[in-house]
Amino acid sequence: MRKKEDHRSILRKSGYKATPSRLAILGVMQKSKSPMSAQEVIDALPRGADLATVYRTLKSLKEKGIIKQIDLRHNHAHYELANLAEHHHLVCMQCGKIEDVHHCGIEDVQGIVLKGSKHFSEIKQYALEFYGICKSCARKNQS
Amino acid sequence: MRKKEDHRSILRKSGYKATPSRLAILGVMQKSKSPMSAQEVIDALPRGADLATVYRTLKSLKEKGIIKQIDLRHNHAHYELANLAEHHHLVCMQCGKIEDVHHCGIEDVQGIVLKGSKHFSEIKQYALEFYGICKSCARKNQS
DNA sequence: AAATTATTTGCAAGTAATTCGCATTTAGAT
DNA sequence: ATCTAAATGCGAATTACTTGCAAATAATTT
Repeated sequence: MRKKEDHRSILRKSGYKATPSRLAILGVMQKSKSPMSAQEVIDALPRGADLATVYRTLKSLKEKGIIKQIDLRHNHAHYELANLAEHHHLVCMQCGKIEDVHHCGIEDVQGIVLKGSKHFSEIKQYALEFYGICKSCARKNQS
Repeated sequence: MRKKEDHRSILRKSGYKATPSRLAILGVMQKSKSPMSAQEVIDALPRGADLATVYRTLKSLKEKGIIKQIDLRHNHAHYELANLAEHHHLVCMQCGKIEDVHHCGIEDVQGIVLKGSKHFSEIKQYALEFYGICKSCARKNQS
């Protein structure tokens, strides 16, 4: 398993020190199947971590594009590793359930949007999330 | 000008009382050319308003789908009227400038996504925002 | 392998965004 | 005009996140 080494070199390549906290945070995010909030990251760390450290780390990782910020409309930010296959999220507006979306029929949106823009010269990221009702909640609502 | 009446009936149709605050908030949002934060709404209200009332109103309006929450990654929520022509936003990661995007080449994403989903039975909204650098910031960065 | 130094961490305190509890007011039904 | 559930205003509370600073440490230099 090369994961530890990979994370170490990802950090070093971005000019960060490969500290235990950072490696642990990346490890936890790698394992997670869905975007994590700062609190979820802490809870998932076997030996815990200081809140401030986690926030600082997430900020740094985001600045270098190692992780992406995801908006699930939960009143706090979520993050996931940036090197995952491109995908988006389906979020249940009632229970918060998340499903990954891999095929949504869009292609080169960024190119098209940039071409049509008056004031922008570069698009670095885009976010596409869907909000709806999951089947389980829909069922509950019937009764 | 039928606006006042429209807002009144929009509220009543959702089961809300058409109070002066709510009408004022809807009026202000109607005038705004970009998504507004709670604070921006207050600042735009000629006779001000209580912070809690504005937050409560925004929450209610959002629950009924009268306004949409928009994530500009500014560390607080933004909202805009839901009955605008479908569009998305281009956000400058440096200065926060916002440009509306009307044509992005996507069609029936919701349908496609829903068809491919295991756990969801309904998509109510989706958010598509682009984050990049505006020309003016790009120019500044050169010097 | 020890010394050095710029980063990073942990803690506590601070700030920003949003929510809540409750007494008072008010929109709209009767 | 009266009544009542819903809405408001106020302050306090909570949540999410940030900051300052002294102590610790990763990685470089010797």
